[in-house]
Amino acid sequence: MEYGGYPKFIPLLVSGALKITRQNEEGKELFLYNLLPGQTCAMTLDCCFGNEPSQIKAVAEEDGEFIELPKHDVGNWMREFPHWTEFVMKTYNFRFNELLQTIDQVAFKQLDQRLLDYLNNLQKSKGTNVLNLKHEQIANDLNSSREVISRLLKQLENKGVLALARNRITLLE
Amino acid sequence: MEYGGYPKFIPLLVSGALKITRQNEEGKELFLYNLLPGQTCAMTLDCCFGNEPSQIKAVAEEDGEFIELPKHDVGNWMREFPHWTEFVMKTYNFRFNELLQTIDQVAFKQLDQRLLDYLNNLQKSKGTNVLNLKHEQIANDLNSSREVISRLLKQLENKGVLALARNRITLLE
DNA sequence: ACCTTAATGTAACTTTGGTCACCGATTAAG
DNA sequence: CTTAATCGGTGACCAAAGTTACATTAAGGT
Repeated sequence: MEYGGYPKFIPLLVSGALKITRQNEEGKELFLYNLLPGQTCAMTLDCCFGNEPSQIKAVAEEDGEFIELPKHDVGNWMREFPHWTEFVMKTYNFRFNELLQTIDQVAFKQLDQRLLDYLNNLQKSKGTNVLNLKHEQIANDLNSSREVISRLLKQLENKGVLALARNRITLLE
Repeated sequence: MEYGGYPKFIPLLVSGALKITRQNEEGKELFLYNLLPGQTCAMTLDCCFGNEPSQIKAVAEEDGEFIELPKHDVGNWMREFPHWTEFVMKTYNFRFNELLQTIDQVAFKQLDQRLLDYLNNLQKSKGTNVLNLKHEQIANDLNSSREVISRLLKQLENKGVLALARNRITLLE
């Protein structure tokens, strides 16, 4: 699932997970957040209300299902159902804070710290210390390059923070 | 006006302008956006709905007036007045996009380009080519250092993009 | 087991931006 | 007019991260 244009509906995730990334004109990427079951995409809501295209990318990393909420109903429901309004506000609220955290990361933190935070977040959300991912993938998510990530990972391994293997990073401590 | 804790009300700006910046634990700053008359602060709304403290700073650069909207009414109004809900959504929508742009800036652009964009934005919002500001101030807003900004400004002057004077930057063409 | 390919390691070098140190120039205050 | 404070300029140096260019290694297919 990729968006570059105007979404016609609003997805409400039932199962699975969507990975939301920001993309700039030259195709560079930055990981923003994961969309989990029960959540909807603030960015898509955003597009609907503002009627603008969006430059974000949504990729399903696992199989999953979602409900298509017809775009034009969403506004009407807000008039009729306070609970729906509340849900929409909560969604905005949640993602807004997440964006602020992302800004903190890229504006104030150095890459080694961002890398660590990235891995710790994954650990938390996947619920395991063993992460199956490639350096290239991380580099993409953090808008860096593979070599740099390899370098930093190796440093972290030397410090005893994690263990490296092909396609696998194991967090220690 | 500084926030570090829990705002008790939501400000609706009548006149003047507020400068909204993000701050991290060590006191480093990053300019986010200006709040103009007729607008309200998504961040404060955010705090209210989420009931969380916020790490943003709001500074009035000129004299101005605002209306204090009692925090707990804001939720009720959404049930009663569709137009109020719409306004709140528009506010979120607008700031959400602005945050995404900020992310683009810090994540993908180099400092010289960010500096130029910063100056161009100021030019647009103030409606004049002659900007009265200090290098130190810019450095703060972009989370950089005075020397670096001076260096880049000098480069831009040599390229003929702008003219420098004490407390004044004039954008050319 | 062998070969191919994808993934990772790594050294050398460049660029960008941050820091330090100090200077000169302009402004404001006494 | 003198002095102090503020602001900006600049060179030298450093560190973080990006780039280039290969080398090495593990996994999977045949």
